[in-house]
Amino acid sequence: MSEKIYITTAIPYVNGVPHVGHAMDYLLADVCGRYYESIGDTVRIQAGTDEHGNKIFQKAKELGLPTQEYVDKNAKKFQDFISRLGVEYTDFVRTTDPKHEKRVQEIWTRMKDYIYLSKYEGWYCTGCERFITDKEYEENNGVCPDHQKSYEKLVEENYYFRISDFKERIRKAILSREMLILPEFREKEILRLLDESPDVSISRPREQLTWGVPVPGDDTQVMYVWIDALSNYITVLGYPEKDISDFWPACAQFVGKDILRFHAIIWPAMLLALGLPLPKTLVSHGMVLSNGQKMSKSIGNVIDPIEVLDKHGTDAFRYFFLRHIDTFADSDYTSEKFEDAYNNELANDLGNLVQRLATMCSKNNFMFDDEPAIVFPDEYSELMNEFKFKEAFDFVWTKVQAANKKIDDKKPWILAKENRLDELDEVLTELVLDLKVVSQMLLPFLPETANKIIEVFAGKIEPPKEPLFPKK
RNA sequence: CGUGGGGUAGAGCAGCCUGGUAGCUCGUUUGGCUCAUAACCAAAAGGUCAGUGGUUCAAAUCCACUCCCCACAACCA
Repeated sequence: MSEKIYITTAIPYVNGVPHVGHAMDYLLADVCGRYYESIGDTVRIQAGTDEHGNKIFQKAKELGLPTQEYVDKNAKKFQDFISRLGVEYTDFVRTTDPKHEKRVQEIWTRMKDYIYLSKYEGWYCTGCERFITDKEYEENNGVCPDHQKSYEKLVEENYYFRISDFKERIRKAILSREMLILPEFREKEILRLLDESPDVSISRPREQLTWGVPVPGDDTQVMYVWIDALSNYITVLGYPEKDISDFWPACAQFVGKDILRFHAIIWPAMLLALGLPLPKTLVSHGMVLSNGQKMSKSIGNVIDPIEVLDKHGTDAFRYFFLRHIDTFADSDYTSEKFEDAYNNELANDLGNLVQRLATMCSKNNFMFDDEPAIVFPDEYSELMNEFKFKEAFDFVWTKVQAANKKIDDKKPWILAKENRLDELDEVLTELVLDLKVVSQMLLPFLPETANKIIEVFAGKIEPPKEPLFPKK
């Protein structure tokens, strides 16, 4: 019955600091992983960092740091951030790791039948040393605003990956749900994009891109992001020298909706070229908005996740982002919503429930002779299996509220006063059992809190010395 | 005519696929309780379900058109 489960997160580009948005990938993967662990599966969760490319090279130069030193520093920041979220990963991959680089080159070689050399022609700015899009060209009337120079038509050679060879196969995999795309409504979008997807350029001349993995067998070319970054999901497992069939195909790959297309088109094409199975599920989550808008430095509405974590703690952060930020759609973050959720739901509903029930048990010397077995309600399991974490979390909360209601209905304090001890014992048994189930269901979402609750109601019951969530 | 998503009580959302008394959470008002972190429970107020037309005995739900918002359009989570 026990299965081997592999879960992946997107690897962020490390030219900046960790962002609230990055947290979504990690949290969703962590919840998923902890859930499967709780039902007895063996779980591997990958995380990592994308560290090649010009932007990083330039940023390091600006800061006067050796490039490797710069990415080392930033990779560390992301690792620290993930730990602060209470997320437990088993594998961490960095694209500048020589092992990854060597594996990527081997992957390239194995894909060779589907790679060809071709010319790219476009507008180029000699000042910026980069190609610009047609749209940009039009907006700037053909003159670079930074350098006051006219754009030039330039032709360069790139290697291309022949995606067209795999389109039909990918389409079939999507339609047959062999590779399930969640949420469902994104499927249509991807199928449409699949039709239009041209072959993808996967290398750049060395003069243009120095910080990257060299193309095997061609000193003049360096790999562009796709092959290098997307491969991380399997190089981290040891592919190609190791047999990865224990954990691959992945049970779920979590990505932001903005990069779903690459994971649903280029990535499957790569896997097919390598003769590997496709991931079972691609879960694309929405973006976190700040006061109704996309976060952006120019608007100045960027939320610093570290600040929120410092102020409210890991579980409160997890609570808000897992329950009030929709798993699939964009959702708005405001500090008022966060405070409301914290005070009303964590402190009042859950924290207070634990407190009042534990106090009653303690006063009446209630405890279980034998620890009862915990069974998850079907509804919860179904939602978790469908990656509907927010809804599963909502379901848990209905149980929290039901427990509060049950206390009010049954009025255990009256039973105690009137010395109706059998009835009291029955009510407390029921309530404590309810709460034990709640704490187990809560484990993937709020591991720290869930463990505290489990501890409170194990053996001799005493209320927690410190409130679980002190009101603020 | 780019593609996709959305417009439902003050706010945030569910319901729409599989038509049949409009539901949840927060907020507001009132009442109850006292075990508890002045927490908890209950009740009430509050909606012409963006608009127009169509199909139907019946439409938030299906169809057509219109208006408005958002995201994406080769890497800015």
